[in-house]
Amino acid sequence: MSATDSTEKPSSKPMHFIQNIISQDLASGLHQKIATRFPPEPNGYLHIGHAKSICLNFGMAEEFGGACNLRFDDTNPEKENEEFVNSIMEDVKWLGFNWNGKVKYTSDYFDQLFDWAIHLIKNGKAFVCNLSADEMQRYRGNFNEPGKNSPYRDRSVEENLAVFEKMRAGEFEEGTCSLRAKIDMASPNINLRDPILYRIKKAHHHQTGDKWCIYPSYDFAHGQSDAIEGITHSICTLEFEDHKPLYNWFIENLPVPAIPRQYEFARLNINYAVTSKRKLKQLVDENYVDGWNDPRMPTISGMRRRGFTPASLRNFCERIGVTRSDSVVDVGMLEFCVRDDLDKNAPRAMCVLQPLKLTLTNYPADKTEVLTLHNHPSREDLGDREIIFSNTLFIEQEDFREEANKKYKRLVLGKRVRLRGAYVIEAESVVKDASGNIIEVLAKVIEGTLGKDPEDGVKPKGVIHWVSANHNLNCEVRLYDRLFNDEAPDAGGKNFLDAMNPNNLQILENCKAEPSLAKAIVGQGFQFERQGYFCLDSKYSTQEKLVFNRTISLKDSFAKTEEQE
RNA sequence: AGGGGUAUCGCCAAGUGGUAAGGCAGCGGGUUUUGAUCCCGCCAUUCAGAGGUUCGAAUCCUUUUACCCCUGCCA
Repeated sequence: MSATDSTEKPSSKPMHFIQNIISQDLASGLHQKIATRFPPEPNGYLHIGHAKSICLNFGMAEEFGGACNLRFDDTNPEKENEEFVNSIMEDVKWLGFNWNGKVKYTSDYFDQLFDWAIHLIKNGKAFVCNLSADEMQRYRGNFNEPGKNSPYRDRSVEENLAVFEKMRAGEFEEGTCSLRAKIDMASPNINLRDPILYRIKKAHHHQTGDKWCIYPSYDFAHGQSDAIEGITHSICTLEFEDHKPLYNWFIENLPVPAIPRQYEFARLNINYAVTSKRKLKQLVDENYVDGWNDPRMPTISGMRRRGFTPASLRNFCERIGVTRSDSVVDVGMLEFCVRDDLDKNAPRAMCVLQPLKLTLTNYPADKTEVLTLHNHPSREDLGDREIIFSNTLFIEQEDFREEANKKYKRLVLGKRVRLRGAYVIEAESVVKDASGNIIEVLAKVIEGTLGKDPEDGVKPKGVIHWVSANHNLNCEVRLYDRLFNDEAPDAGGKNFLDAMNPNNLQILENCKAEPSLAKAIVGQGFQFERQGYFCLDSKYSTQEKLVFNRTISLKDSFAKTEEQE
C-alpha cells in the first residue's frame, strides 16, 4: 500500500478480467463488498494449480476489501478424509492467507440443502428416479442425440416426497435410486438433462459422521452454498462453464438468500510436471515418490519441504496472470521466482558438496584464524558470521583442474584463485591415489591477500568456496531434478510414468558445511555460495545428521558455455 | 441436434478502431571476492488463415482452420 499509487500507474500491472469484473460491480453499486471462496475437495493434497486459485480468490478479497471463505466441498465422503482437510488448511495458512471466520464445509449446509430438495419436489421440479446407472446413461442420449424422459419423471409430488424420505431413511441400497432435477432431457447442454441432485452413499462422513446416507451432488450443493455464504463472485475453472446454466437454474428456482455469480478462468498447467490429483496420488501410492510432500512433487507441501517460499509462490501466481485461454507455463518462470526471492533474502553460507582436500604448504599447521564474512552481499541487516580458516581445507572437486583453458576461472595447477572471504592461493602440486585420482591438492597462500589483491599485480582468476577440514559439519545434501523428462508427460495418450526422469534425485553423503549451519532451522533458506539455495529437510534432518534439500541451483552460465564446447 | 470455450514473440501476457506494454527464456556488453545478483542493450512491420468494412483493424463483419472442455449416482 503506497501513498504514491496514483503516480505509479504507468508501471502498475494492468488488471485481469476478474479484477475488471469486480471493480465494475463495485463501481456500479451491484455490490458494496465482495465475497469469494476457495472450495477444495479434501480428497488430496493441494498443488501449484490450487495455489493459483488460492491467490486469485484470497487475492481478490484482499485487494478489494472483501472476504474469502475456505470451504471444503465435502459432498463425496468415499474419497475424502480429515488428513486432507488438515493439510489443506496448513497449506493455505502457509501461503499467508487468512480465511474469513471459521472454516466452512458444504456439509454444514446439508440440512438446508435437503430442505431445498424438498422445495423442488413440491414445485414439481425434482423427482426420484429408479433408473440404474446404466439405464440412466442410455436415457441421457449423447452429443448428437437428445435424451429421453425417465419413466419415473411423472411421479406425483406426494410419491416423490415419500420415496425421497425413504431414501434419506436408508431404506434403499446404493445405486437403486437418485433424486433428479426435472429440466430438459433434450437440452444440448448435457448438464441440463435432468441432473442428479442426491445419490445414496452409505458411507461414513468425516464431518457429519453417519447422519446421512444420501449426499448432494456438486451441482446441487455448490451454488447454493455460495448463496448461503453470500459469495458474490464464485470463481472456478473453465471446465465448469457448461455447469453455469445449471448453477443459475438452482439459484433461480430456490428461495436462496443471495445471488452469486460464477466466473471461470483457465487452470494452471506447468511443463515437466503433472498436476492432476489422480496422477499425483498414483505417484504417492506406487512409491515413485516419498509421500505427498516429497520435495519433487508440485504439491504445495512438497514445494514447502523443498524450500520454496510463500512469497515466491505468490509472486509466481501474480506473474502468470489470469485469463480464459489454456496455457502451459514454463517451469523456468517458477524457478525464477524462487531464485528471485531467495537471492534477496537468504543468508549465504559455504558448503562443499564433493570435497577435495587442499593443504596450504606455507600456512602453519597449528594456526587458525577466525574470519568474518557478510551473510549477504547487499543486505547489511542480515549481519555477519565467523568462519575458521586453517591449513587444511576442503574445496569442491570440480573447482580444481590440473590444466584448463582461460575460460576456467577456478583453481589450476600453477595458477591462482581466491578462497571466498579469505586468501588468494596458488596451486603447486597434486597427490594421486593408485588409480590416478587426485586426492589432495597442495597450494601456497599468497601473503597479504586477506581482503586485498596480490601486491605483485597477478590477480586470481576467480573465487571458490571452501571449508576448514577440521571445522565443519558433516551433512547429507539432496539434489533434486525434475520428475519428468518430457515437457508434457501426460499429453495425448502417453503414460506419464514412462516420462519419469531416472535421475530426479541425487543424494550426496559426507558433504562439508560451515559450522554456522548448525543453527539452521526448518523453513529457513540458505544460499550455499556458488551452488544454489538449500534448506533443512523437515522429514529426515536430525541434530546428529543434517540433511539439506537443494531448492534450486544458482543460474549457471558456465555450465552453458561448457556444454557448447 | 450437438453444445460450450480459446487463438497476440520459444513461454506467460497487456491491448476494447488511432498505428503491437511488460515479464520469463534467449542473445550481446558492463560491474562483481558467488561463472550468482545488479546494470545496459537486442529480441512481433505484425496479432491462427482468407476475404470485407474503414482515412485507419489485433480490435468491427463474413468465412475457414486448430486446440481445449462436456455423454460420473466425481468435483
